[in-house]
Amino acid sequence: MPRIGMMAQRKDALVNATIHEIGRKGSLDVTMGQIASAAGVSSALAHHYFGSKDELFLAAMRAILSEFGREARQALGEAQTPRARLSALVQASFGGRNFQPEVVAAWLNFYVLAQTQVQAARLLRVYQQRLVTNLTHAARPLCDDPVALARTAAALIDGLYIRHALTEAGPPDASAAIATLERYLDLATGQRP
Amino acid sequence: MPRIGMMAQRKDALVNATIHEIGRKGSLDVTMGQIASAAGVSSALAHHYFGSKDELFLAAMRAILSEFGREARQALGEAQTPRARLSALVQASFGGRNFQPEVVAAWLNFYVLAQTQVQAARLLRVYQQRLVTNLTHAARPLCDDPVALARTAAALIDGLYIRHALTEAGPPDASAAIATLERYLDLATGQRP
DNA sequence: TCGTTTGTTGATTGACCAGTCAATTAAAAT
DNA sequence: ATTTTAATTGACTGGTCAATCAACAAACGA
Repeated sequence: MPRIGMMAQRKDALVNATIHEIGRKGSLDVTMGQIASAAGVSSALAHHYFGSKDELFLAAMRAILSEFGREARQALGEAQTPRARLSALVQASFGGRNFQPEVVAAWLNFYVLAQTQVQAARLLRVYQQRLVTNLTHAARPLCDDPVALARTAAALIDGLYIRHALTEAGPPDASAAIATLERYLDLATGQRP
Repeated sequence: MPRIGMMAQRKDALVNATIHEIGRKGSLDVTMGQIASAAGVSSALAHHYFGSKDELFLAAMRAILSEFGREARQALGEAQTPRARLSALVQASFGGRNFQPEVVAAWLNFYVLAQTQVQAARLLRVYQQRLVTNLTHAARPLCDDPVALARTAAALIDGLYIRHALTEAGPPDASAAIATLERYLDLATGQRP
């Protein structure tokens, strides 16, 4: 049933299936067949559209990263004060789709992928740099070493992610993670003496 | 040339080779053959002594964890004040063999392994729990919410590990990570107002 | 109407790998 | 001296999987 314009939605379905399957299995050891099945197509089609497994993984990473970027940009836009901008970045990190168990698990695996795949490493570095830059910017009026604050907060976010991926409690308890971050931010900006 | 008492040193060599190879490749996708070669034996021998690849991986995890435990215990023993005990735990986390690139990379991969292997997950949870408990204990006289401090510090340690595994700079720059942790601990214990 | 493009798959290939087994060596025990 | 036991491996097996290919189906354009 070849209607034209399938490409876009097939690619989309495959990318989503990739994230879903990696997250579900908790490992990069998912076959093209599994992913393709989850997307409702044959493995041959996945190869047809993406060329290779690596390309598909990269596409999935880009999807997550741009999703995060979108949410971050939106949250930043709504924030009025510097402190609110910090909170917005925290909210974006732990809010929405980003903190769903599957996505967190996939995320962790992409960190691993970045150790082998040069392109994955590059993608991840761009994301990290952008997050630190955003945090630094927001923190500049609030403390005397905004870069240190930004780096610490970024590491804290990653650490909470990784810990969340392990203790696979059903409900994605974002509020605890957010509270931890906010507590640190208050401390570092000298809010609560 | 079968001399007796080979088992212990073969097992040791295989466990070390496992950490080394996983760290070098940055992935759990290492074959028994590669590991065995690195240890100077045949893959059949690795199976003979460990039974399966999973068992070998678990043994490698246990090796890293007990190494960390040993260093932590030693550092704690030398510390006199509560604040020094916190620093000792930080030192143990980023000092010695624990922060060598290969070990960090292997560590990250064990986090991934824990998503599939129940036993690996259990091991990791024990380590995490023990770290948090130690940190909480040390922090109890220093602040009013020692558990929150401990959890935050633990997450921060993990986050710095993961970030270190990515930006694969040759020299293992532990000092920066330690400085970040110490800065947070000073803040959280109300040292520098 | 008929070629062309786009979408789609089943079958196949080629490589790789965990785990098994039978066989070999030599030390230790009797 | 001979039996037992530990150490060790090469060769093999069964299975898995990424990637390819040839073929088919339906829409579109001429």
